[in-house]
Amino acid sequence: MLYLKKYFTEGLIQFTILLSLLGVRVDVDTYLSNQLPPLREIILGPSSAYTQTQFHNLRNNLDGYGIHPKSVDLDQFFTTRRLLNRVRQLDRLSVPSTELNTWLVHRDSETAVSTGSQSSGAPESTYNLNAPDTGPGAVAPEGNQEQGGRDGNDDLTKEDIDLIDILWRQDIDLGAGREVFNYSNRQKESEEEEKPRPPENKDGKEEQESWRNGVNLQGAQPVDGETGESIPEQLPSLGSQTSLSLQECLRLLEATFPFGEESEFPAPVVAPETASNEEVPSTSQGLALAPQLPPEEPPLDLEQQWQDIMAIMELQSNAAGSFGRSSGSTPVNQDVSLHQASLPGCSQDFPQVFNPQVDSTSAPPRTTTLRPSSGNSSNVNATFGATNLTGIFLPPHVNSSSTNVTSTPILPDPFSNLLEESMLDEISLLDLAMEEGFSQAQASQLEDELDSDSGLSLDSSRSPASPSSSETSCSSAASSSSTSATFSEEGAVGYSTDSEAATVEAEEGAVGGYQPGYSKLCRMSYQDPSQFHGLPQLGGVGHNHTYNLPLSSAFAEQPELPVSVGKKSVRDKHSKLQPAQDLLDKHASRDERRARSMKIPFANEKIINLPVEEFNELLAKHHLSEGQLALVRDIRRRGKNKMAAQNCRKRKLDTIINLEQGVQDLRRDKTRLLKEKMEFIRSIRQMKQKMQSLYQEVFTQLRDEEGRPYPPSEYSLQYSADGSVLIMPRGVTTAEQSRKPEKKQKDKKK
DNA sequence: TATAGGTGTCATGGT
DNA sequence: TCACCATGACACCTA
Repeated sequence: MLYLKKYFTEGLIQFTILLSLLGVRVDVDTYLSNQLPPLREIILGPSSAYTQTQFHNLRNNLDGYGIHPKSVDLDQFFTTRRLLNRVRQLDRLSVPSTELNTWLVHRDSETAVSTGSQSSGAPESTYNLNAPDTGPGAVAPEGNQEQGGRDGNDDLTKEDIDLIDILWRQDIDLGAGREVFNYSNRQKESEEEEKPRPPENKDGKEEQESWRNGVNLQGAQPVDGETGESIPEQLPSLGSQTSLSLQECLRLLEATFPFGEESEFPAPVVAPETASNEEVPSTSQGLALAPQLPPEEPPLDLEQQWQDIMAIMELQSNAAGSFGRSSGSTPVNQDVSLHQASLPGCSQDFPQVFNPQVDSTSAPPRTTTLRPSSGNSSNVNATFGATNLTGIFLPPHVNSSSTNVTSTPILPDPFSNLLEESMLDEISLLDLAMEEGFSQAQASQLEDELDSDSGLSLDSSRSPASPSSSETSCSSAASSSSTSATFSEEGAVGYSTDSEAATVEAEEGAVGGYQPGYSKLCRMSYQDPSQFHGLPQLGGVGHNHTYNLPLSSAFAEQPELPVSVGKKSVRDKHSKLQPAQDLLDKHASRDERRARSMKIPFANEKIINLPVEEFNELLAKHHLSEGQLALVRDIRRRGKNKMAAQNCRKRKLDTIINLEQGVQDLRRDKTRLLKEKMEFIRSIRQMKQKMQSLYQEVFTQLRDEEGRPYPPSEYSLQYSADGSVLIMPRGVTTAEQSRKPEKKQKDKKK
């Protein structure tokens, strides 16, 4: 299991490196924000939906060997090989390229161990974990580092440095400090290494010593070579970066809106249960009394958190274009997202933003009279088309002072309705969490609540990229040694009644040494071990991912076996080649074994992949028995169907991924639209404030014929259809406004 | 031991 | 009619 784990880890590292080279950006934010596209691309991305297969195909297709001509990976092969070569050329190691990868992994783990347990003091032992892999001629990690560093100094281009930086980020993601692979550190070390190296006999010890010193240096002096910052502070550098972003957000926010105005803004986004449980004041009232909000300190902290969120929203709105004309989906500010996630108790205290204390300060005591009525989704046109201005423009104390229920309407406040909609119907905390940044756990929790009914949530932890099952499929199949077993014991029987079955049994008996217990289809691991010398850490892993790969490429290299080979010679050869044959048997597919048992004189790859005409010619060229012909046709049928099934499953996954992407996009659009809605509400509120002040100003200047001011409790201004403003007694406003608006008309100008 | 995911295979239908 | 492909369903294996 240790080996398997090791291989798995290395495989993941290499896979991540390859992904980064393929252009899939690996970002800490995306790790933390599981819903964002980069991570999904890493895990299930379009180019890596079958990352497991892709990864192993990389190994199997290093030389372009074995790629099925119809494989969907064929177009990626050249790119993959080129990129892989770039990885190899990065440090221009004399060791095989994958040695570099192994080194990276071991450096990573060792550094983690060394830095994590400085006092334990067993660096040699931990370091020597790598020794068996290096081999006698291999360069020690420091040597690798030396070469990498030196070459990095001399030949690395900016592009290469960027690639290295990507690798660093991934290492950081994997838990290793960036300083482990710090370029400047490597430069320093390479400079040190450029000094004459000690003799070889001391080399190992000195290397270990210097290596240990290097590690200890990093541990004892947690200071980054570039910035001088302590390393533990550097690791969460993203946080500092996002903190800066937040400050910028706040600065922008303060420049955009007055502080007091923002403090009242949370109301629209209150959670439904909060809205229902607490006395959420009418927005109009809250607006009217917003400047009266006492600067109490505890609410300000909470408000500050809210303002942080709002600042982010503002920033995003600004980034997406000015209000009202944002197009497309608003890009996600991932930096802010991460930082917001680090806000202490932000989301937990979220409801407290709207706690009664704040509400009581911002809401007038007569909140009940103007509580938004439900169910009426008035629009903006209705708002400004209202002829009765009192419900909109009269200050609350004026409105509420009237005892006339008919003329002093407890009209449904359209703004309040809008806000109520924002509060109650569509606003999703998850959306805000995903885009505005709550903690990952909180976001996940919220997401689970929403995903529970979506049915589209993918468990990415069980992504196809997981090679776990494959790595053991071979090794776990090495126990059975029964020689009398038939194919029916090998799992899926399939065409166990096919013509070849009985023959195969006999043939297997003739061949001898066949171990049907080794039925796991691990053929890919032993196609050509020489291909894997450059990937030592992969060569020993028995993977069984044969998507888009020929079934019997292992035997494609075999010369077409002469039909005339006698059983005796076969036995002789087999007795001599027993270990190799066992390996082949062990990792050959059933059809391959059947074909060999039945002396099929050509490879299964040909059988499966040849065009039908050539296939028929092949059959005609070789005079096969009926059993052989049936077997060949079955092999062809099964092989094609197998590839078809693989493609089908891949398409299924791609479809699911695309659907998930669509859901993500829709969620983002939804969040963007909600933001726009809130912006509209904000704008309307501002206009409402202005109109309110204008109303008061006009009303206080009104005088009757005797020069007395109109009592606001008895009169109100009415807005007629022709644009004129009327002053009407409150008792008749409602009854009169619709039929005789010109009555008692007194045109007033502002 | 139960379970979920991966994989191969078969059956069936469409092209 | 044949070859090929796509896909649902099933069985098996493994973690």
